Amino acid sequence: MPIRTRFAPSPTGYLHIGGARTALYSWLYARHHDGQFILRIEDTDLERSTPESVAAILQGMAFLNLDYDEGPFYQTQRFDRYREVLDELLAHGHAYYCTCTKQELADQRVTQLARKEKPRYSRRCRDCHHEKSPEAVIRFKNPLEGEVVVDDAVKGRVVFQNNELDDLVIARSDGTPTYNFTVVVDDMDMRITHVIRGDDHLNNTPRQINMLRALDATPPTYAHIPMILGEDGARLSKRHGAVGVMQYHDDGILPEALINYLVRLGWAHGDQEVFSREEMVALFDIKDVHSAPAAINQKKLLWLNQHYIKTLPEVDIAQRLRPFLEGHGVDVASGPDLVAVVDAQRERAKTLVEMAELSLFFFQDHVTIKDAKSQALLASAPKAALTALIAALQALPVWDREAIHAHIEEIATAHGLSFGKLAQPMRVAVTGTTVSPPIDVTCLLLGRERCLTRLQTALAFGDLAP
RNA sequence: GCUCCCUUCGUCUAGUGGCCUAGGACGCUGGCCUCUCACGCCGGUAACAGGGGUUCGAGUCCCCUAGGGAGCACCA
Repeated sequence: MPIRTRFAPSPTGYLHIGGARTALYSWLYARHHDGQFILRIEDTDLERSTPESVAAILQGMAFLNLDYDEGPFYQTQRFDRYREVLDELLAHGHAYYCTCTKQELADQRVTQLARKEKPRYSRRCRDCHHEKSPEAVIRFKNPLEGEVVVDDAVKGRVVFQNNELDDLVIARSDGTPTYNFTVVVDDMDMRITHVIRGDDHLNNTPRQINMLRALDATPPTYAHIPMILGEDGARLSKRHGAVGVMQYHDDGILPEALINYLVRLGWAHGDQEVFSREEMVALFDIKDVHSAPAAINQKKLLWLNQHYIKTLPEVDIAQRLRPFLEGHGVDVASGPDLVAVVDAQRERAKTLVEMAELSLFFFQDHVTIKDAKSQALLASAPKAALTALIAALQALPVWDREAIHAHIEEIATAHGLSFGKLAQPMRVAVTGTTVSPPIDVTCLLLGRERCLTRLQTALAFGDLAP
């Protein structure tokens, strides 16, 4: 029997980091076993589901390159099927109509809580044989005795007593099915063999297994993975910053890095930190997933991101860098070859956003002096040496790195300066800041014209030292 | 309140009874390299939640306690 896993988000927001990891683990498990990965949109909550959210989830999956073999299936398009199964359950006495009002249920709840009991439905209508009516919901007849054993691939053996479970609503009074029921029907119909999902669903599992049994279906293997915590160890929420997958994209994070980060959050293979797609697929096993919640760590993500910035082909990075530069309104064509820029900057940028910012001066017409420190450096620049340097650079037969470097060195020495004493003011003049790739590389990429213009401008307007 | 889950350095983790005076990674930190910032390299810091058992031997098995978390909807 082929392994079939699924990712089943409800479209009530963007694809967040926790969902992304659940999707990744499901995807990996399916790929590892040469099985199928299915995408299912659980949109039965008509109030909260939106097409924008569906689009955002699809976009997030695409960004992470998590491809699915079937779907997306939409639960709202399967209402006829749910109705059919509902009727079957009703016909076999596994479900019944309940006419208790919301008020009655709420009151019950209050008294149960007051008695320090777990709030659950009293089963008052269980044996009343009510007929279908506009107010009636349908409830599943959960077994009253015995236990349900969940052999969870992550949590291990978990036992639930049936008498802890109540008769849950599987269809609302308007006839629409509820989550716990649609999941059961879909997992059954779609022949899902492994349900990998957040452990907030662990408590739903025994009821789902009971329904599956009532339908004569074999329950799948379940794997409940722990949730992801924020940096502070608290439950992940918007205030933790980038939680939406596409936000990471916007922040200049590479999908390779995010995927690698996510796979190591709750899973490990010895001491290995960096995994290619192929390695992940080959090595991943859901049974090795840690059962404790994990806190995200931005610094480590950034470290991985830089790792991939440094090791992925520079043409590839260049292509991805382009939109970030364009976002600053610069004309990329007016500057040096992007591949060369990437090559020069990849060791000093942790994100594409950072790389774009660090590289803007290559594409702008004028430099602006960024801070007081740079200002001061420029003000105290050795004027005579700079003047001599301009002349020397102007006279260079070929504009190449070695020649530029040699002249800077030669002129610095001639003026009794260390290389740095000349290079730093130069750097400020040419880039506007004290930070850039090696000065020779910076000049080379900037081009002779822009380089000389900027040096001359600095000489003319700066309050330079003699 | 009830049911269920979780607990190794700050963080992610290795560890499946002796290889653990607990390893790796990020971070932090000392140094080297150096035209700046980085990168790289070498070193340092720091943990088995607590208590009882079982065992010749426990981070590893069992129990209890504590602390976190989730679920208990005509949400998913």
